[in-house]
Amino acid sequence: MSPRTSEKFKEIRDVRQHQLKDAAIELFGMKGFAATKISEITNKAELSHGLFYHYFKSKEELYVTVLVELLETMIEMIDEAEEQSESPLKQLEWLTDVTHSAPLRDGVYRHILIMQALYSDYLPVETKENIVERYRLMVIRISQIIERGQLTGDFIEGEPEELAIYHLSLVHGLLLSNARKMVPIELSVDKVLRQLKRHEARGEDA
Amino acid sequence: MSPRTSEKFKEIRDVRQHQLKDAAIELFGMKGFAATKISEITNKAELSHGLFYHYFKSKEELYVTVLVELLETMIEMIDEAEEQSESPLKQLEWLTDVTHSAPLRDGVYRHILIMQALYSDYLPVETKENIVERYRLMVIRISQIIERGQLTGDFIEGEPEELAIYHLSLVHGLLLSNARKMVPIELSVDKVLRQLKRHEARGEDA
DNA sequence: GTCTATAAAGGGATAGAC
DNA sequence: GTCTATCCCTTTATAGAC
Repeated sequence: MSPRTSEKFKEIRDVRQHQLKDAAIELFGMKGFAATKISEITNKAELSHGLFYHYFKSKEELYVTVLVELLETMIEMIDEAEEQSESPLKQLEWLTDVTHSAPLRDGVYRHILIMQALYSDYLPVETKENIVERYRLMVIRISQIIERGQLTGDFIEGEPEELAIYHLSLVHGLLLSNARKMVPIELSVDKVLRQLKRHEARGEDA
Repeated sequence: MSPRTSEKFKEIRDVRQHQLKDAAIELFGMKGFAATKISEITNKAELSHGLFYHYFKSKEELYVTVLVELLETMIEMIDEAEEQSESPLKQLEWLTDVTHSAPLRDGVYRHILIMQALYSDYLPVETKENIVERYRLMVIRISQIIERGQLTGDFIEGEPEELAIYHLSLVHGLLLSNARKMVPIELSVDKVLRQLKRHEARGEDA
């Protein structure tokens, strides 16, 4: 087969894999790993049930693939945040904003998925380790931003890693609340950072 | 059968139901509804697979039962919080504290379970409505505490219901982080309330 | 690469004995 | 009330034709 054809094949494979992964993110995020059926994934991705197994060895393989990629993306976003500005405060603002808005369509599910994977335990220990490892890295990276922000006087005092946990917890918690819009509220970067920002003088509220 | 015997029977039923519900809270909370097998529940509760169906019509019935009871308990805790003190700040402090510590053993799973139920969608709409309804009540009750706390000057300004969401989001997010102790931190009521409390003068931090 | 049909497995739910 | 054995449906995964 000519290089041209094999290239074409590869392209098709990539597209199909993408369709499946996108469908999976939303479904896994919405219903969890166990409750999501292969047929639902292939329906959403608009291909046949059988074809699934030409692209992934099993449901679990797809799950892990998606998960690892998501975590990688999130860490890349931290890199990007740090390129946006010199100010740690601005960096965290950018990151918080992008977390809530940029992943427009199924962005929320990305985070839910990661949280699910972190606190549930249906996956093999080594896989779990892998995920936790990457999540830890994320926490550390954010705590480093906070630490620098403390030096500039933008953020309150306290153990940076602990503050990072509080920050991430709030962000994730809000994403969950909003995901199911049982109590829909307008997310605000300023309000999310309320617990982190140092409060100078007064009259800044309202 | 004598009243004495029927009473004894009822007692056994109650004990069994309790065993099953306790086991279910932990397992559902840990793995989710779909991933939890009846056999796992009965194993943990130390009775046979078949006996399960003498106590609950189905897995879903157990799930809903547990969920509704948990939400009821949480609302009762708010009642209790309001009896503890006249001060809204003290009330919320008490509630936050009890949320993290009182439900000692599997307390964490109670909250995770509720969150799962809220944002996932494997249960019938009417059941879901029921759950959401009760959760909304919780949010309202907390926002009322916050509203009163604004009048006393303990809490910052802002839409009370929105502040309640931020508060609950943080609490839930922290519970999740801690549940899997990937990044174990010491939860602190003061730090949780940092985003809500009005900051008088300065020098209070550190 | 893609599909339909089918096999294989897993787990919820029931039957019936004790 | 409790257990073991079994049914049966759902869903994962494979086979084989196009």
